[in-house]
Amino acid sequence: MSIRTTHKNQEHKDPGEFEDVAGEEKLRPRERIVSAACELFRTHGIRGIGVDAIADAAGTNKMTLYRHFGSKDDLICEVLRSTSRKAARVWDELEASYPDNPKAQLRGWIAARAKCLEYEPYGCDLANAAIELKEQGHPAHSVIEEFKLQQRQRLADLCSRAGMKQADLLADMLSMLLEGARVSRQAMGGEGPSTQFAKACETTISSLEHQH
Amino acid sequence: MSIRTTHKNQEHKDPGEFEDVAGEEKLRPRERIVSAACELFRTHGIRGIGVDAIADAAGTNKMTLYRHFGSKDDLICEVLRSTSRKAARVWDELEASYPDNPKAQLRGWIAARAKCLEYEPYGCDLANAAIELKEQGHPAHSVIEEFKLQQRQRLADLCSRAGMKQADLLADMLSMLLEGARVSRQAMGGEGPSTQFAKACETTISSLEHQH
DNA sequence: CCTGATAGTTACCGACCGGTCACACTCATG
DNA sequence: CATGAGTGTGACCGGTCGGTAACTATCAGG
Repeated sequence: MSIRTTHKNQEHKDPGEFEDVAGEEKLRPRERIVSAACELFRTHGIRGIGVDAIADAAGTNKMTLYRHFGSKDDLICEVLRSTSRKAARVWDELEASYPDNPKAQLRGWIAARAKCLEYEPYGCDLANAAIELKEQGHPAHSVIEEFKLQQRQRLADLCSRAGMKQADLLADMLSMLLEGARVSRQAMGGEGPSTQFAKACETTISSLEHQH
Repeated sequence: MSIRTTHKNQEHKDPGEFEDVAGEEKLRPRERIVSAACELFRTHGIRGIGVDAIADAAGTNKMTLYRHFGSKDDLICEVLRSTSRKAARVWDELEASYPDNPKAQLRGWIAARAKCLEYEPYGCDLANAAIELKEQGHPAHSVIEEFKLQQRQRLADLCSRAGMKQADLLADMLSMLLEGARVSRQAMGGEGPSTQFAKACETTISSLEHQH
């Protein structure tokens, strides 16, 4: 097995044409594959794209893909984990943007989610994967569930730190509003209920704040 | 065991065993196919099941399926239209249950949706189809969009008739809560935010009712 | 220079996909 | 009895799927 060999493998391919995402030709095959798979899963669906097309888009080939990932299901899990890590980083950045100001962090969260809703027609990759992969026991399900639990917890913590009453209920309501806005966006385009997401969040927050 | 996958005789003179959904042996092939496809799409995903398996589950064969539906895409649209009609009937029944009492109808809507959330792990077939079928221009998309617009309008009308202020905003919020609860249910099982759906609806309603 | 790890290439496999064909069968109606 | 519509049957098509085999090319480190 190959691990930890302090290898500094570098680009040894002729600097020819690379057809897809800019900057990717500097990455190693594994990262390129994950990145290409993520994008293709998003645009074609997980079941809608084949491993050959993924390897092609990553500027490599199927054999290399299968050396890094034992199966397509493995690749799916890895892509989902990568997206999950990216989302955690976004959370970290949000909290760092308004240090010691949880109320501003909450406002920032709403604004950021609303902006994504406006400009990204696809929803949450993890949620979409959960809907697309119905086979129970699929390894992706545990990745998805763990991610969703973590997101929910982070949101509940934020609500709590922001001094909200019934922070858990508020977090669940905001979670549902976001998830619902994303699926509405996919089902009926940019003219549906998703346009009211930010206002819905603010209404919900102030209603739980001023009650009692 | 001698394999008797399909008997030669037609279903009229053979009231014997049919393996799937009860009562279907009385229907004609077309309805059986739609019904079987609906169930299989739900459990395996639209891309996850083949036409042969659908025909098999419907107690018929692929040729008959293709005589009634020109293509799998046609069948998908027909299944979605059928589900859409069924949902419209549920709306009619709800309104008939509490005649001239829109407030009770709204309460009934919340209760019914909460009950479905509890007992049906799958979400909205139309929304799931929108997520699964990414190819733009797919004929299913217009069916889905029309359905979602209609559901949204019915809910907004109900809110308005129930005397709610900002009925459109309320309808969009309830739509997002429902859609989000359904996708949460699929992504994290029965322990997620979907358990708070009814309470979230009530909180939202009373917050819009008492504000000003 | 040799070796071992990584990557690229080509070809291949069996399975299944959506879709079509020709043909036999059944049955209600005339 | 004749007919024609609806259905069942099994073979078949070209294409694609996930996955593998065998071989070659590159390069780092000893």
